Amino acid sequence: MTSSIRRHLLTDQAADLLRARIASGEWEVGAKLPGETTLAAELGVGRSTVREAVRMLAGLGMVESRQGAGVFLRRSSPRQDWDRVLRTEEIRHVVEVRHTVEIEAARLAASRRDEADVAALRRALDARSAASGAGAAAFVDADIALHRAVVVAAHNPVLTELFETFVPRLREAMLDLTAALDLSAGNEPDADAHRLLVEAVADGDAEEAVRISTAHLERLRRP
Amino acid sequence: MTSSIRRHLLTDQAADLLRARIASGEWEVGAKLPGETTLAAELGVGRSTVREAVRMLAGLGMVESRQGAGVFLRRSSPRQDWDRVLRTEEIRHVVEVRHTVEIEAARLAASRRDEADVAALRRALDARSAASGAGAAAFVDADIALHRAVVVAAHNPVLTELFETFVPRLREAMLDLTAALDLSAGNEPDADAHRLLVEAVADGDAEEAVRISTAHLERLRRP
DNA sequence: GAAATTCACTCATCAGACAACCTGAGGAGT
DNA sequence: ACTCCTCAGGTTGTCTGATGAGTGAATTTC
Repeated sequence: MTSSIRRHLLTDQAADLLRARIASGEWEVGAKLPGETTLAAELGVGRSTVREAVRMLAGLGMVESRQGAGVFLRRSSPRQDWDRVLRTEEIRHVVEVRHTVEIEAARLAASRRDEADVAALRRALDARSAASGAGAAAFVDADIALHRAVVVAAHNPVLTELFETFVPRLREAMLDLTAALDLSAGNEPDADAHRLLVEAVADGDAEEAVRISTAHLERLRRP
Repeated sequence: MTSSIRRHLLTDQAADLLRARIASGEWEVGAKLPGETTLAAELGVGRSTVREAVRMLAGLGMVESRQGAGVFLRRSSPRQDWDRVLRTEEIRHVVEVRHTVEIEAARLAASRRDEADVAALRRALDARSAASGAGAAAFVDADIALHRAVVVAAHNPVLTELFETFVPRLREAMLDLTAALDLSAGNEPDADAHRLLVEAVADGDAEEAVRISTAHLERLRRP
């Protein structure tokens, strides 16, 4: 049995070959790649195959084709696929970075939150309490919603986007955890950390918000 | 001159249309999309156009086509394009998140660094000093290299990847800054913060590393 | 010298044909 | 009753040739 998966789709092979040649530095960033017909001849495939390979690289953000002018190199490495990174790396590393984000989010939220943020936080907190015992998935989603509210209150779109990137992988991991430990039904340790955090943010007490977040993180890190 | 970008490439239009239909929830994740010929008829374009549109979505990680079986939905939203996010959002938000990452990196580095990390840190520190006055680009690169060494010493691949994602955008911003303020030639404020940070990490003093990083950040934030 | 034009090159799109492949249904053999 | 085989229909993969349309530079024209 071949240890490698079926890998004889011409389009994929052509795309891989192009990626390799790009990675080797054959063309400068911004330079024009050979024309479709030339590439087709070089790679020994049809024009449409080359076109589809180019479209794949375009989807990866590596090249850009301009009608009448040619295909141009935009980046010599594919755009980072965070979904893949977050799914490949160990979950503890993901959780570590997540907490990094949330601690700073708590600090910023405490100094920037407005009335709407505070209202949203209180609502999310109540929803989280209500979801206790309503099933693992519901509880996890409510927990994530609360943490999202904190991040949103930090009023930094990049931070928000970063948090959202992490959510899918975190959700999976948390579901595994709650399934294994039965954390959902109120027997959660460190139960009022969340209420304290919300109050610290509402009071604008950045130091306290950071302190609570850090403590909560430490407790989760060493179970 | 058209103020709006060129938007009449059929392939792009087809891809946008498919994205819209996917976003609308017309198909479940994992479901099979209509066949290429069907889609071509529905969209009023040729089959090759549909194929290239599908290839673009495949590059975005949204669909996957299997020969003989069909095209299947993998994700209903495109994979996050951080390059675009970092280039679109305000630079102060990017810098804020960068510091978030680096403060935590300093903390982790102080408790996890090994001899190789410390050696690399000292080397990067010396290189940064040497690059002072060797041109803005050289200095900025040396500065980034030092900060990268700190992040690497944290021994968290996700954190490292995150830092690398931010580097290109940060480099541009820093080049603009040094060009405007002439920070390169030794007249940098807060000159030995970096040396102190390296020593704190080498000593394993996490508190001090965080303190120095935070102070450094505050000074940069309010120029 | 500057503006308009021409022209070669390139990508964009289509239609048609055939190959490779997957899936499910139904038949052959046990 | 069960397994295995075969086959047919549908689907994607690939190639080819033709035509449309945009770009950019050389060329012509004024």
